[in-house]
Amino acid sequence: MKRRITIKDIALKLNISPTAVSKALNDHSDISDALKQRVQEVAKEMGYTPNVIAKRLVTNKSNTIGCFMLGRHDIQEETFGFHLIGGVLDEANRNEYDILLFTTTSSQSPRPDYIEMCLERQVEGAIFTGLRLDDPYLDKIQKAPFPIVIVDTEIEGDNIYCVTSDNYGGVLKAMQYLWDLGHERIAFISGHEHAQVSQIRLKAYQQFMKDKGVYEEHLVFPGDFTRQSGFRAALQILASKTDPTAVLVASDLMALGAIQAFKRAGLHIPRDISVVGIDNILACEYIEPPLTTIGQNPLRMGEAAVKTVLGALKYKKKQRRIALEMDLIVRGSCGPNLRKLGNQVEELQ
Amino acid sequence: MKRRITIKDIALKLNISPTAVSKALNDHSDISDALKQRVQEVAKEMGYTPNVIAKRLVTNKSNTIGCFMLGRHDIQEETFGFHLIGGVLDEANRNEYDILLFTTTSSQSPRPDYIEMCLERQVEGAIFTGLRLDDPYLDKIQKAPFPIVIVDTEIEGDNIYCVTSDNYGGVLKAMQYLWDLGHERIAFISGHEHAQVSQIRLKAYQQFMKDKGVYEEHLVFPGDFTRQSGFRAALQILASKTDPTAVLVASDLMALGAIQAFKRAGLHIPRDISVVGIDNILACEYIEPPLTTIGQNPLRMGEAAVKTVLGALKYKKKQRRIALEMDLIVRGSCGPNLRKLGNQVEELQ
DNA sequence: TTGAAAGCGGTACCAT
DNA sequence: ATGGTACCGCTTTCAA
Repeated sequence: MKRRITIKDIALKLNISPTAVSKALNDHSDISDALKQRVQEVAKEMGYTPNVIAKRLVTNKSNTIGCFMLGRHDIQEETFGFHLIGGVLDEANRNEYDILLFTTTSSQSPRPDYIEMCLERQVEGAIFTGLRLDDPYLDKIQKAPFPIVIVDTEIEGDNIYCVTSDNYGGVLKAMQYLWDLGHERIAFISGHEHAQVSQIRLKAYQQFMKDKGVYEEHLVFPGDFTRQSGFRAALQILASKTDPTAVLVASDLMALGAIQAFKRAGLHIPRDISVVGIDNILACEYIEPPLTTIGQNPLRMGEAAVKTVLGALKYKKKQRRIALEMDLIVRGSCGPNLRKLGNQVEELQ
Repeated sequence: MKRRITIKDIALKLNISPTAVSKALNDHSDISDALKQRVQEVAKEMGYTPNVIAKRLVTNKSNTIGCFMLGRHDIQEETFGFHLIGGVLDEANRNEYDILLFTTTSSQSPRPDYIEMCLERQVEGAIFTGLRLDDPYLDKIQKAPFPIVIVDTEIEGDNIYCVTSDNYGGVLKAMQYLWDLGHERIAFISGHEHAQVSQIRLKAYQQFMKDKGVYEEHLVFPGDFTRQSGFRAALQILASKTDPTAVLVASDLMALGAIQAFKRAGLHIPRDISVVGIDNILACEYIEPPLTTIGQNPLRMGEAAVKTVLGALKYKKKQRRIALEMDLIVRGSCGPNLRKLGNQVEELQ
């Protein structure tokens, strides 16, 4: 077992002080170029590797961002939780920051205290995805002494920032699209109430329907973001006598489940019912018919999250909220409201 | 800006030594229960949080595993790269290990030296996914002074381990399945040559075909794991006069592209051609027809990777290779070889 | 059972 | 331009 080479070893070999070595290695201005050269050479020669742990201790700077993926893995993975991490990594590594990644497994008990974990590791900032409004540590997060970006959730707090998509605007786009296709009885399958985006998406839907004067409370059906819940909600729609001509579903995964249910019931999409989802996951392109959806850009959200943390750290910037635009991605799951067209034809006759 | 509470602050308040506090906090046997109690109380009272960086420096143990996701994000994300990370996180966090996650962005230059990064951060072990056989740091990885698990790639090295799926066996299962359906002219769309799994899958295919005495070199078509390459390969199959009745595709993503191409050419699946993929990604269930595939279990692979690292660390265990079984997941993309059936009917008449 | 002192591998301040 | 020294927060002998 051979010991690691340290700055001292180099100093000894060159008969200079560790201080000089440190400065030379860090390219300080008060060291002669000649010495810098020699130090760098010898360092390479001896196979020196800096010990960032020691550096972090003395400089009191960890260069690390903690990243927490909360909630069910299967949903995160199948939607965009992990794409977001990709963006986080890119942006962090570009800025020479390390990403310490955590999840909460249900098997862990007691539930780990996120903030405590961050504090212990001296992380400079943190990013949360999948945070629920009923999380037991919510208040502790709000009071954290370092900047925290929460994806898709906006809460109060001096160091709290939010990176999200413009869900309200996105839903409005989709609703307008359906409306222009002649749909008026539009149902909504919502996500679980503990996610803030659920509330925002629902609100946007409701506002649109009310503005058009066609809102009916029982056109809203509950889901929880799982595929199964989408399936069940579709069944409920069929069982109810609400008879919508279109459905806006609060996530693609649920929309996938809903489409399955509709098909199994013998409905044709989009002839009998139009469906639009939210997220733009890969499977959208492959289901039959391809799913029209309101697309998010998880990669850019991840980058924005890191930028926000670093911005707060460096410039004390205080843009509390970044909402990325959502694009309506039109595929094959929506069609004109045939019933209405039928009526119009009748009226004409 | 208030300073962090340290062990010294607690010691001062209680009029005892920092040593005693440290021992009390770490539940050493040579401290009285009474003192332990008081220390813990005061620590909580003062809002003390241990500094793991300091601890790591002095104990010379980082409790950290480095995890590298190499290669193109879009492929990793859409297949199972990130599901694997889920397993890694679960198992690592369960064992109180931190996961430091890295990717290689093409925008980074010079290309970061993985091993160097690990050494600097004192990681105890590392896990690689998406490593290519032509990676410039391959030899450096092989000589690393800490245990490294490479997913899906087996290379030489004292500290090198491999966690993978039994690709050979999996491909054989699928081939036998196709064979039993009466297929003899089975084409193969391969992944790029720089991935070891590509070679293994191809070899299994070739072996099976040779054993049956029906191997033909031009039934193998090149791909690179992207959807587009699957699309192109399918086009090549159609353009060639090889006229296979079934295709085994080296990844679901490519299979998705191939199916698109076949459909666009007017072929019906599985009537005109049977298709089977590898991976079992979500989209398999939604494409029409649902894709029969050889399923991997990325979550368990991730867990196995961490277990292997920890095993090597703790017990000097030396199981160099773990290959998880692959299951054939039968869906709707394969059918009997109708041409052969046709011939048999003719023969009977 | 408790504590003093040394030191992990660096950096920073202040002399020289 | 270079170096001595203290110290970051904690653990670990070893002595009391």
